[in-house]
Amino acid sequence: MVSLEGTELRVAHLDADAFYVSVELLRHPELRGRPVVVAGSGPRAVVTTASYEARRYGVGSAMPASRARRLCPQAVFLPPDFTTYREVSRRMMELVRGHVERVEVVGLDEAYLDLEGLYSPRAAMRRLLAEIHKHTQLTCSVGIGPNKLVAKVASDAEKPAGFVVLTRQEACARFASAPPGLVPGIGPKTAARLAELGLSTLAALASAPEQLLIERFGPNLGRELRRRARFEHDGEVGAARKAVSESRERTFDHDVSDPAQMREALARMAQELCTGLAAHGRRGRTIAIKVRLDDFTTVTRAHTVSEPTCDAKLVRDVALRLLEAYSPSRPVRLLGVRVAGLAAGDAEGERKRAQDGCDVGEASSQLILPV
DNA sequence: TCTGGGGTCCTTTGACCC
DNA sequence: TCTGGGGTCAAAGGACCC
Repeated sequence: MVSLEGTELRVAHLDADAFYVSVELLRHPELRGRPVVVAGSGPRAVVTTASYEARRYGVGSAMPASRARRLCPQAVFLPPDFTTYREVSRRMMELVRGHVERVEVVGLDEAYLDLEGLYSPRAAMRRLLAEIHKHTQLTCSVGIGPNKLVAKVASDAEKPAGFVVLTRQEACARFASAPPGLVPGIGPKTAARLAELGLSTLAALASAPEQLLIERFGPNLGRELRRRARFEHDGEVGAARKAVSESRERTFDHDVSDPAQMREALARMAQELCTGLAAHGRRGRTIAIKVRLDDFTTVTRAHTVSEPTCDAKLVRDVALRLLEAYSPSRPVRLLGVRVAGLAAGDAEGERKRAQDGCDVGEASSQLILPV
């Protein structure tokens, strides 16, 4: 008889509950129990995180802050403070690494943990949660399963403070009637296309003819969608990977039509971006701009130079030339600049990255799909 | 209701070369 | 000389995630 724990409980997904709000509550304990929303302050700000009290009023992430105020006028609105969130996150991940050797950090508030070799994964995770709470007062939700996909969906299933352990078969059964968008990698667009095929549950997607999916989504995505619906996934908990691009972008409070104002904003962002790149010893060859018009259409223009660079003057000049060549025909709501194709293997950059621990988490699977 | 910022990766298209 | 296939690279757009 094969041990169930050995074969089925290989991965945990740990997810801090309402992370940014929870960090704010550490500083503002008097706000506990009240609706709290972390959001920017401009007219076009969106909600970063809402406390569970605020969510009862319909406030949610990525919602315009103006709408959140209408839905819940009594909520306390706080500006985001990423410096502090990063610090708390770092402490939390340190505790995690004290319990589990292989940890794949994804963003500030979540991580995949490789449970292989742990004597009792459930008990180990309970201990970890207790320790995180003791040292940071944060609560987390945990999902445990045979792969990252099951673990991720399980951790989402009973938030906050959830603790859900599922085999792959149990996950299929439990979420059979859930919409396909429940699994990561299936967003609103793909869900809508699936609905057009009459596939509006995970069970339906899991048993859909592969040929139908391939015809509609192509061979890669078509097969992958069906595998996801079956909670099949072989991505390893894993190896950190190098960032391949870095960017700065800004949405204007009001749409801009004045070319001089656009040039000034772009030049400032190019300078900022290059200061950051230089500080970490990173350079890239492809310089790109992003322009979002007032009707929300988004255009990118890119130019690749012969040598990797983080030279502010060069990046600025290329960005300005790209903007001039495109010459937006409508008012502009967002401008951005990006340096991509960041050189891998330049020794100085590697050293600094290692010191800073600033590698991004591994995205792990093929396609766009996370997990 | 009116949609942030910072990322990753896939697909398609076209240019270029052999 | 013309044509086509196939590979590679760059650009652009788009979907998705935290």
